[in-house]
Amino acid sequence: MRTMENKLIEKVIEGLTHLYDAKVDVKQVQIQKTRKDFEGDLTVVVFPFLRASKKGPEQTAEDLGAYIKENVAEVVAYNVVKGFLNFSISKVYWLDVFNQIATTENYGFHAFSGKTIMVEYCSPNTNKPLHLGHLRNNFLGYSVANILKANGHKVIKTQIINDRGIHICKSMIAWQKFGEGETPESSGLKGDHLVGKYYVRFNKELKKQVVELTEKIVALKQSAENRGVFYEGLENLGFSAANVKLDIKTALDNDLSIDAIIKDPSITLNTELMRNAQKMLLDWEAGDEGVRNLWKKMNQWVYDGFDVSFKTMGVDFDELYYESNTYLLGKDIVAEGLAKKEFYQKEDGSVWADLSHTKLDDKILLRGDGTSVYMTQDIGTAVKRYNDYPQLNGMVYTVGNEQEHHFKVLFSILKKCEYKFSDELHHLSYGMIELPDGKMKSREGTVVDADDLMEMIVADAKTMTQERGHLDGMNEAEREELYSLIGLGGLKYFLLKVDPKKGMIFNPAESIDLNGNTGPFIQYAHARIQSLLAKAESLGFSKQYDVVEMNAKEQEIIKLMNDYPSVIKEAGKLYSPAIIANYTFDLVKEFNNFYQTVDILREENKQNLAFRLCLSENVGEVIKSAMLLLGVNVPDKM
RNA sequence: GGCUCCGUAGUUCAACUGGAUAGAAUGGCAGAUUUCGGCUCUGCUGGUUGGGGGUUCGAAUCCCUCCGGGGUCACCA
Repeated sequence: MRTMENKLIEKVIEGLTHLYDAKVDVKQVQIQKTRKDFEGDLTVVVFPFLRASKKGPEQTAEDLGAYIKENVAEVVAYNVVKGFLNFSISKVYWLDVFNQIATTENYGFHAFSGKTIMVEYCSPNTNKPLHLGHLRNNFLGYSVANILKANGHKVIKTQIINDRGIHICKSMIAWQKFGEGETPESSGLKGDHLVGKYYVRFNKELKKQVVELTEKIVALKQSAENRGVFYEGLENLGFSAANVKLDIKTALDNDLSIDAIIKDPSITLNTELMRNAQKMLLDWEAGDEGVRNLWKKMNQWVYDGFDVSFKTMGVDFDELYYESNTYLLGKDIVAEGLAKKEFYQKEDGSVWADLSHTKLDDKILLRGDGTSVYMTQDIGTAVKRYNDYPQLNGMVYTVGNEQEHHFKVLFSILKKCEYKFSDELHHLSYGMIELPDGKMKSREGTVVDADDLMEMIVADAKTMTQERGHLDGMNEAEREELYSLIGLGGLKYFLLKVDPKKGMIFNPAESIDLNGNTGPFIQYAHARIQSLLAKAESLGFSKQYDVVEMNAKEQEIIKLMNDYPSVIKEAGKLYSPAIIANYTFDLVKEFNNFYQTVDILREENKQNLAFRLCLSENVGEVIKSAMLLLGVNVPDKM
């Protein structure tokens, strides 16, 4: 328990006063776990006390060690290595710690904090299916929500669904033009994949049109006798001459190659397809019934598809927010802010937030034509959430680190508007995933589809388990469930064991490998413990014990289990499932070591046998509890 | 270019936020156990923590500088 550490801190301060008549602040006293290669359980670093003791580190440690051994009953021995004072704590104490763990319900979880936190994750666009990046996002958000719950907070899981905008219009246009009425039913495609297919189609056709248009411009330039004729020709192609950017002109003057001209953004904007998409966006905003119906229909396909993916992933949400419902509120808030002079307006009518008091640049909130930008909608969403849930004490946004700047700006704007919640917002920023052979780029088609990946991993888990597993007595449905439990468990664990802040390399082959620091390795340990307990029960062994001789391996395990509550606290503080994952791996390694070297069922002393069973059972419970915090299930057999 | 994050065994990651001889996994090599489930365990191998300077009892961690790599600086989402 932490009480031992607190007790030591107290006694160190007391000892320093007693020995040297010196006052030392609590913060100066550092207690840490003794490193493996030294003798002892807890270590005090004495360097900070040298000023007070006016003696060398060894002598100071020696004085303090003697004093504490004398005054703390649980301390049975101490030793000094340089400036480090190592204490050995009595076996009785550790045994007592274990007995408390064994009798605690939900061991490791903290009492209700009185706080409610909203955790946002996933937040997809509705124009294409989820990919590997979304997997990290979903697993991370879901796990952090669990960890915050374990820290005693109430948690509301949510997402913002980006259901409107030019991206979905692109899919809609392509479907209208090329879809021939295709539906998920008619094609057998999952809805999100179907809509994604037309998004890809749009971009493919768009590229063609860009090339065609560029070629026309080049031809026009070559045939035109003078500039006036050329511009007239451009206008016939749909360009308003005034809008043709300066660089297209200079490129035309200097370099007639397609490569040079094609880069100009005005070319893309003037293709037929982009004009159609822009028009559709305006029709959508105007509430055009045909467009709205198509929009609803295709979004619904996507939602149905996402639901299947969420189910496979094992994630869920308590409350959904849709951009189409919040962006107008965002506009209202900006209008209000303008009236209150929190924002300012430029001559062209656009509205801006002045952020010069921070290091950030000013940010546009409404365009000259009054339409909103992404930021506007995010302001609306944040305010709406606090209106809907006035009891909220904080909000966590699980969003990739490429949007760090965006969230800095968002939080600054909310603070400027004096929303009191602006100080309790947290951007849970995570690094990108790269593949062993390079980056995922949607343009180069190297994006890993989430559904495909999950299916592949489960299939591999199936092969692996059929070869080596213990499947006797399981029916077909139970087996299938086990395969997905192992496959997805491995995948989740692989993505969560790395510090979220860091980028990571995802190696599909390695995530299938079931050795080492992996989910299945931990799952296996759990299954083996359950098997052991079942066998013990069938042999009629009791788990009741009274007096036991605890060995060093058992003591190490208890020390690790003792850390679980503070590990949960740390993981919550840092929003980091990785801390839970690495802790669990350490615990499993320690247990496997014990399991391999110490007899359990063959132990002759029945007291020791019972204790070892009880210890194993509780290790199993901590493993299960910790894995569930990651969203990973553990089987009783595998 | 400005701002920002990062660089640790061959590889993938740790290091209690300034503490001891920088640890695991994987790979390679050598072994154990034939059972309480071999998806196990034990050794060995492998490092100038990108380079250089500084701060102090003590630096992978903090500061400066250089090298290398992300991200971001939109009237895109």
